[in-house]
Amino acid sequence: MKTAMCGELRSTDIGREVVLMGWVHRRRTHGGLIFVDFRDTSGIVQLVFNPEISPSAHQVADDARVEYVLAVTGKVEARPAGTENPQLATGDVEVLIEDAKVLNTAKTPPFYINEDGEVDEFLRLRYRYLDLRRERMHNNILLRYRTTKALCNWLDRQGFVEIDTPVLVNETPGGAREFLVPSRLHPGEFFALPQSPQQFKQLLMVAGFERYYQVARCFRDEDLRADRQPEFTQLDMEMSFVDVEQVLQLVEGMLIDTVPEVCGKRMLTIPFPRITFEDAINLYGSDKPDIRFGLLLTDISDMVAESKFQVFASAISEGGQVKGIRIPGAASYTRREIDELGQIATRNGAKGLLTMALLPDGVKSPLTKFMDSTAVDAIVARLDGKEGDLLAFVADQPGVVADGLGALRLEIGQRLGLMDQDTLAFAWVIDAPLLEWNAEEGHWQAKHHQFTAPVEEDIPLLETSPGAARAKQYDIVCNGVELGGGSIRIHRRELQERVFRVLGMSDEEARRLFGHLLEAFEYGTPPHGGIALGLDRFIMLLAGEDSIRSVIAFPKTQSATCPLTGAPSPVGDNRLRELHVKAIES
RNA sequence: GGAGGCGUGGUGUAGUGGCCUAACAUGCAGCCCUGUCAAGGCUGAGAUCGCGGGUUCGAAUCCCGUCGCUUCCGCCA
Repeated sequence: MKTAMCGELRSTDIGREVVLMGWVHRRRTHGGLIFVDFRDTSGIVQLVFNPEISPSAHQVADDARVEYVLAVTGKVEARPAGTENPQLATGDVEVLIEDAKVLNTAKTPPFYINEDGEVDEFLRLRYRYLDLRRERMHNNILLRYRTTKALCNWLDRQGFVEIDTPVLVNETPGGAREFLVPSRLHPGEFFALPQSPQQFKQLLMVAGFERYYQVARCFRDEDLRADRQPEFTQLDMEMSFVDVEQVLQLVEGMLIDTVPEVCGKRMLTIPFPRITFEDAINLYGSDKPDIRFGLLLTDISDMVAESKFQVFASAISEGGQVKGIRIPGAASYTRREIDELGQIATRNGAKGLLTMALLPDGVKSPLTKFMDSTAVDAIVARLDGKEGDLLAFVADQPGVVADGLGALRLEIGQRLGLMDQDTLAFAWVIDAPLLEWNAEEGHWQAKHHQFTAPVEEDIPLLETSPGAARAKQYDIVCNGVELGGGSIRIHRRELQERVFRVLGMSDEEARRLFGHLLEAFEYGTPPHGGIALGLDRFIMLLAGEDSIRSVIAFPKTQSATCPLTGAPSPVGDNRLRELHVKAIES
């Protein structure tokens, strides 16, 4: 029987006779003495095989190779003075082996398990069970467990109850494409996998549970990104008898209490700053601002509206704006480097990037031909430009300016090393509009989702000026990542029906799709609201990773496949017939 | 749907028209080695350069196509 964990042995264990079971992490032979770094899920300890102590155990160690599984018996001893290894948690001790047995041999792994180097991601996923043995991945998965558990414990202490909701649900229009599951018992009918447990958690509030949470698996059949997988995990929460303020306070308290419990990163600002949606777009060019650094976007529209520089003047006369950003130390950039910056702006929609280089002998810019030096100096002053800086401007419609300069700002932050990996910059983004105009389909659509309550005084705007109505909605962002979002929900049938109508939904359609919810609202539904946190993204930030794949045990590739199991795969005609489904060529 | 990056011994990289009979590190195999910890020393094996076509006297290198991984745009209430 295994009597100790490798990574937990300390000098207080000296003298103990232990049985260890684990993997050969590394092996160093000295002809006589053999050292083995021995690993289990807890960590690594050094084993010493001395042929004078046990020739048979020494023989086992001599034959063993990396990743062999061994069972060893030996005595924990202090390392001889001067041979301690401070890089190892167990570095003060070693285990002198008296008996050893091979539990299993191992082929040479396809990549290093005892090193942290880059390996082709396909290969890692093909052999994910080996990838997960590697220290970094192993620790990420353990961190994920500890974090999830800490969050659940915290919620439990606050009176939250975890309740499962179904995975086979009804199709919900609006929002992400859903995975469909054919029904054998109902020919031609399909279940959908949930994008989120939204309706069920509201129904749990109707059911009177008051404080619900769930570690909920969610599914979206959309294209993948570094922070988007087709199946992902949300920490989903909902509360009755709350308004915006209580939800923010509670979630903020949960994060402030939990982060120090599971990782050593510091939180930049406590309490978390609250940024209006409008300010986020105006100042950061993003609805998920990275507030670890400044370099805010600065509006100069008023200074150039009358200028002879047509690009600026006409952008403004067409209802647009001109904004700039300061790039410290970039005045000396080469033409090519400046072009690179321009490409970042154009890739995100801008038509171009106009620059002003603040050189020792003056301002170098195409703009100087169109504006006198007083006007130019005023612009430099507004952007707080200093000698050596490069100022970059985009002129266009507000959304385009925000996207272009927002992307540029992140690139600059990256290049200048302003994104401190050890800082978590949480912030709330509040007061987002309830609705946005869908130009393609010609109707208003919910910016968050159709169950979000409008701010009370804006309710009259629903019919008169829908775009101006603000939502009781909030997003939490961290280091430029959208961590989660939620809202106070509509809990009265009349208001919900009004919102459906503004969204262009007929009463019949609303009843067909959401009749059960509307009906539920008639049976004493309490005011309620909640939030869903992207657990994968949260743990990614805690772990300092830049992809959620690094904190998911078995993720999909970017083309949504699993190289380990081969999923997805074609199924036989018999199976399809049983499900009343026919595959068609596309 | 679109744009970019990558694909060379097991792994990570170098090589970008002839100097390549493909280099380096590491891993692997064998031998030596009793205090190492990315141990060290010596010897050796290991790659038709993702795949298919083309250009060329000659292609890892250029062109076209294709597959895979990845980043981003669209998409993701």
